[in-house]
This record gives sequence, C-alpha cells and structure tokens, in this order.
Amino acid sequence: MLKISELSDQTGLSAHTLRYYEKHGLINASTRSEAGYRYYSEADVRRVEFVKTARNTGFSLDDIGQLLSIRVDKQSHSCQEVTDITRNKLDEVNAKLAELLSMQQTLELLLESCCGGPENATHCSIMEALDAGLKRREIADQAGDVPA
Amino acid sequence: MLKISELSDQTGLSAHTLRYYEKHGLINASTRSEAGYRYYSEADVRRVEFVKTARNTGFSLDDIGQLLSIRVDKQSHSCQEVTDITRNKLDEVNAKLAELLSMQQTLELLLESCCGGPENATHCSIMEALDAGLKRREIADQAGDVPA
DNA sequence: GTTGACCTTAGAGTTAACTCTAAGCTTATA
DNA sequence: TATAAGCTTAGAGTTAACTCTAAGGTCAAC
Repeated sequence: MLKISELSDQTGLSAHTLRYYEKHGLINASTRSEAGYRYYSEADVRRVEFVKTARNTGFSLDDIGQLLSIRVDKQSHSCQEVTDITRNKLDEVNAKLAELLSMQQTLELLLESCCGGPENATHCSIMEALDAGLKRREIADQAGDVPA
Repeated sequence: MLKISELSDQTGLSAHTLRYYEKHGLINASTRSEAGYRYYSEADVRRVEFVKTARNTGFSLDDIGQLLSIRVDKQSHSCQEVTDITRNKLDEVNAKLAELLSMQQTLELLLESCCGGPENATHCSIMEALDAGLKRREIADQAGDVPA
C-alpha cells in the first residue's frame, strides 16, 4: 500500500493532481488510515496508470471517466462504445492538426519573406502581409510581388 | 464611420469581442458620439483586420499587442523583432504539432487494433493497450502479439 | 517530547479568450 | 410619442485541468 506521496513519485503525478482526480471521480484510494491518510493498492495504482496513459493519448478527463466506467464492467459494454470515444478523439485531434498545419505553413512563409535583420520595420514583409490579410498568394515570394 | 454592430458585421467579430479587445488595449474607436457610442474610422477598421489576421495565424493577444506597437511606429523597430515573435510562435506551433501527431498516431493504431463491433469489451484491445500503458510496440498489430 | 516532514480538507486562484448579464441610456422608425 | 433595436458600463461566468493556500492533524526519528 502506497501513501499519496509514494504514488506521486511512482506516477509522476503530483499529490494535488491525484486528489483532484479523486474529487472528479476518476480514482480512489481503496483504504484510508484511521487518521484519514490515503493508502493505494496495486489495483488503485493500475487505475491511476490507466488514467495517466489515457491522458497522454489526448483523452479529456471526461472521456477518461467514460473509459473507466467501461473498464470496471467490460461485460456490459461493447467495443463499439470504446471505438466511438476513440474515433471522436481522433476527429478532434485531426481538426486541431489541420488548424495548426495551416498556421505552421503561414508562419513559415512569413519567416521566409522577411529579412529578419536589424533594419527598421518600415517595409517589413511580415507586417505587410498581416496588414493585407495574408491575401498575397505567396505572402511575398522573395521579391514582394503581389497577385493581380 | 462605423458603429460597433457594423464593424462586427464587417469583421465577423462580435461586438462583445471588439469591446474585449479594446479593454485589452488592442483596438480603439477613434471617435465617440456625445452619448458615448463608438465610431470606427477606416484606419480603425484596418487595425481590427490586422488583429483578426494575426489571430487566425495563431498569435496570442499578447503577441498581437507587441506586433501592434511595432505597427504604429515601424521606424523604431527592427525586422528582427518581428521575426523573433513569429519564430517563437512557429516554435510553439511545432511543439504542439508534434504532440498532436503522436496522439494521432496512437489513436489510429488503437482504432486499427479494435474490432469496434457490438461484442462486449472483455477483450477490447484498446482497453488492453491503455491498461498496458501503450507499451506494446505496435499496440496489438492485428493479432495481439506482445513484444518480449 | 519535540522537531520536521507529511497528511487532511475546503475552497480560492490560474490561464486565455472570450461570452454573457443587468441596468440603464440613445436612436431610428412608425 | 411610443416602441424596439441598439448602445453603454462594470463585472460575473465559462472552460479545462490543474495548482495553490490556509489551518490544522499525524507520524517517525532523535
């Protein structure tokens, strides 16, 4: 049986976070000392690791709550329920990814277009592109040409 | 001169958001009616559009504040200041991107590994993989083989 | 028997960027 | 002139996932 600080050491999650997860119904210490100290069993630890793994995979605490309720009674739940949660998360991730890739591309183009030197920003092509609403087809190419 | 609702229509930013941006020092209505109504000039509108464009590119309101203070006095700022802000943002975007790509890959592998059918989740390979801390080299391949 | 490290709880604070509400003026239209 | 739409402000609420604080109880070691 581990005390909260020992579980914290083992999982890398802070004691604060572990209590926070408990308050939100994700985990629990199956035993308490008379004084109220939390003591975690092996099974408790495995549940915490499950939460941590799911967290690293991108699932929200809310998703994880659902996954955990499947986990404790797998017989009453289908694989489809699990894949639904997973697919929704993948859809979210893909949407965010598309957004970030577009930003990445824009930022790279902006950086390519600007000299980045110590000269003053009067003709800075990054500022110009932002002013023009990024409308130039290639933001500035190398020569600063603007599409008709 | 545009009233706030007209500016809202033109930019797609809500009047609430425009006031919020003003409160945070990003934009301003250069004129107010006697009664206090905001009236936006062409220059005001261009500034708002700049903010919107920068926002879409991923810059935080804080970044945008810096970009705007360069914008109003380009002579006193260098291209390097602009590229520094841009490069920092690109670094952030790339970091987030790496995280999301890893999640995407994991989620795809999880989905491939699971039948997703109506059968109960007793042997669901997604649940198993999360339980095992995603340690299996390929999460389950197609056969559920575990590396030594 | 007294340090000092660790534990408890309830509840407040953090972050970013909105988003909304309430209470009360103003303005345009019929 | 009455009504409705629109504007003003200050300030509270939202979201997610922590993160921290205060006030106090517990425990192991010296």
